This record gives sequence, C-alpha cells and structure tokens, in this order.
Amino acid sequence: MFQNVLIAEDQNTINKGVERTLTEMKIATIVTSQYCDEALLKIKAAQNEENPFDLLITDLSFKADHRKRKLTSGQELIKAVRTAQPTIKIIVFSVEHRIGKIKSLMDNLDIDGYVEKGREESKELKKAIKKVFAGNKYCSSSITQLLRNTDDIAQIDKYDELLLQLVAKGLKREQIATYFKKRGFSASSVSSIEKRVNKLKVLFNAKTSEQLIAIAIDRGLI
Amino acid sequence: MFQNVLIAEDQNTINKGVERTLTEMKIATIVTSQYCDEALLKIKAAQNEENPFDLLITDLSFKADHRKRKLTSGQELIKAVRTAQPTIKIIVFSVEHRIGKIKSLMDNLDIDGYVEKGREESKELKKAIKKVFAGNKYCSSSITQLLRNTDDIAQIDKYDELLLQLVAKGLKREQIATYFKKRGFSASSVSSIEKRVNKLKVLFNAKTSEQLIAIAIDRGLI
DNA sequence: TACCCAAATGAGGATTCCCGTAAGGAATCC
DNA sequence: GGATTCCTTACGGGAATCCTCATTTGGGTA
Repeated sequence: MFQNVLIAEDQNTINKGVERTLTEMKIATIVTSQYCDEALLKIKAAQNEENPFDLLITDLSFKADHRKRKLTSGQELIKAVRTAQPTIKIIVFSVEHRIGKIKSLMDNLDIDGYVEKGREESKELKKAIKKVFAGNKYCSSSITQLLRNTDDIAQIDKYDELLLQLVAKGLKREQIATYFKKRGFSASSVSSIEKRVNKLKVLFNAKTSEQLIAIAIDRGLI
Repeated sequence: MFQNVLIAEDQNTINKGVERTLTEMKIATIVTSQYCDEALLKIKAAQNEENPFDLLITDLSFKADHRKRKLTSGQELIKAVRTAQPTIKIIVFSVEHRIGKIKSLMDNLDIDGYVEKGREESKELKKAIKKVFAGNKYCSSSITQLLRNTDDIAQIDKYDELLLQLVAKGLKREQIATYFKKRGFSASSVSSIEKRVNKLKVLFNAKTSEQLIAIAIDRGLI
C-alpha cells in the first residue's frame, strides 16, 4: 500500500475525515495541507529528503483568504506537481460533477482517479486508492455513467472553447473575428465564427446563443 | 445551549465532522440525516413525541442516488420545515457563495444563520450556533462582505428573474411576451421585455445578452 | 500540372435584436 | 380640472444575427 500520502483540501472537516479513512487503511505517513502552494512545497521538500510522496489526494477548489497565492486551484496544483514529480499518483476528490471539467482532467492532466464527494465518499475513496495502487485508473460510478454521454463534448476543441468564453465575455462576432485574426488562427472570418457558433448550437441543441452559453456553463465547458 | 440538533448533509465525512464539533459544544442529542425527506420525517416525528428539535443545520445540495425523493435541495427542505415547525432555528452550512442564492435564502426563507464551508468552518459553525442560540442572526464574514454589494441584485424582482430564466432557456423575445401575456403579467409586450432586458444589461454591465446570462448564472440568480 | 475535395471566406437577404422616440393610461399631487 | 410622473405599449431605423449559396483557398493525389 501507499506509504506517504499528501492531502490537499481546504475544508478542515473533510481533511480530518479523509485522514481518518487513510489511517484505517494502514497508511503510515499522512500529511495534510489547506493551501495549494503549501502542498507543492511539501511535495518538493519530500523529494529533496528522498522520501517522496507516492500519492496526492486533492480537491479542485480552494477558497481565497488573506494569504497571497500562486496556485489557486486543484488543476493548477496538479499541473505543477506533474512537472515536479511526474511519477506521483494523483486522485482528485471533489464535488465537481460538470462533465466537461472532469473530462478535461482526465484528458489533459492525466489523473489516476476521480472520486466524487457524496454519500458514499469514504467507501469510494478506499476503492480508488486500492485501484490506483494496483496501477489502474479509478472513477466514481456516477461519473463513469456521465462520461459515456460525452460524444458532443469530445467534438469540441480548444477554439470552440475559447469562442464560447469570448461570447460569454460579451464580445460581438466582429470583435471575436479580429481577436482570432490577431492570433493567426485559421477560420477567423466573421462568417466562420458564425458557422462555429451555429455548429455548437446544433451540437448542444440550443435554440438561441444565450441558451448556448447557459448550457456551456452548466456542462462545465467554460 | 441547544439540546436537540438535526444535521442534514449528504457527505458522510462532513456529517461526522459536524457531529464532533457539536459534541465539543456539549449538545446532548445530535441526529444526522443524509436525505432531505428523511430529515423532514425526523423533525415531524420529534414533534409528535413532544421532544422537538430546536436547531436544524443543513446543506443546500443533496446528490441524487437510487432513492426516490420529494425534497431534492436544502431550500425545499427549509421551506417544508418552516411549515412543519415555524419556531425551529435554521443554520445553512454550504459551499454556495453565489450571492444571489444566499440573499434569496435570507430574504425568502428567513434562515437564522449562514456558514460558508471553508478553512475555518468548524470555528465559524461554533460561533454561528452561539449567536443563533442567543436569538441573533449569523453570517460568515466572507459572505457579509459580499452582501454589501448587492444593490444591483436588490433591484431585480421575480419578473426579472423569470425573464432571465426564460432567456437562458432559449425563448425568443416574442415567445417570452406571449408567455407573460398568458399569465396575465403586466409589461408583457415585446417592447417591455426588451426594456427589461436592457435594464438588466445596464445593471450588470453586460455588453451582450449572452454575457448577461453568463453573469446571471455566475451570481446565482438563475 | 491538372484535378478534386474540404475547409474557409464572402455576399445577400431574412430575421431578430437593439435602442430611441412617442403615444396612451393610470396614479399622484397641486 | 390640469400638470406631472411613471409605466406600458407601439413603431421605426439601424445594427447584429442567422442562414443560404457561391467563390476562393490550400492542401493532397493521380
């Protein structure tokens, strides 16, 4: 079983709960951190002492407070950790259920497990840790179901995502076109922008572009 | 101090954590429930046995699972509880920080306290319980700050809210007008709808109606 | 090179949205 | 009663969008 585990989670109630779950699994060293920056430092320090962590369990959202911070989210922490220590196993433990966000974690950050916070979370977390320790991936069953219906999301790319963000930010088609032209993207004419928006509307079954934005937000695409 | 407290919260990790916090405060009877319907039943049962709960601590979001449920959210639970036992004190314990949602809890459901889940949650929860027991209201400081900047939200009414929902649902202005006419609302002409949307755009500083929807969702208005 | 295909672009007209103006009513105040 | 204000509604011009179709561009391929 894992020997050195780091928990990154800002809610102290949950922190203690997870700690207890890990203790039940006979994990020797359990370290917790309520801040992303601190978590990264601890991981680096452990490496320097040649006693690196072998598993990171992290939340995605960390509330801001008086402290200044560089890393503000679990996503950023994971990215930094993957650079500092590529071999470490990572399990995400979060309430996030918007499938777009989770899919992006799987596809882009190559996490080893995703456990959705909920009624059976401690049981699920144990399962996940065992699976990941055995070299497999783990994902909450509730999420696995959702992941089956992501054909539509799979079809949208970085440009679509950016486009949706720009629309949500209040840019008009013309402005988006010049924005795309500046960065030398292909398909940067107003007409192409329109085509793309239209494609997305069909894809997500939206009747108006206002609705498209609402759906995109709901699904966690922006 | 309170003697009979009910906790409604679906995450079992948090449930245990809150239970421990209450134990530290020497509260005699602490009952937990992972489902809203069950929570309501327990409250009614306690009343029948003439040993009613004097405090309810509840989350807002409860995940769906195999069970069928009538009450699906903390909001619905609170509404039902206020009917069944109007005198009970209610503290909401949630990660929700979208000020629109919280303001609506304060204004419409008359809750006694709001504690935002986060780093200092157990400390805050204790403070809240003491305050509420003394007959006062309590609200996390992080939220109180946000509540100061709600002039804009205070200006929008039920119609505006419904309007935003309809726009987000993909109805065109014309359709919204007929929808409003059907229900006999005043200001149901297309022109009035347009004026209203425009007012909202100015209020929230939105450049396009797509952005308006994005802002409304972000602020928890819809 | 010549050809083909797909993607990107451009142009137009229809529709919808945006925004200002103004007419009509109801309520209020003098 | 008359003036004022506020609200609703109607209308029109201009802007933005939606939608269709033709044209161009930029690779691949025989």
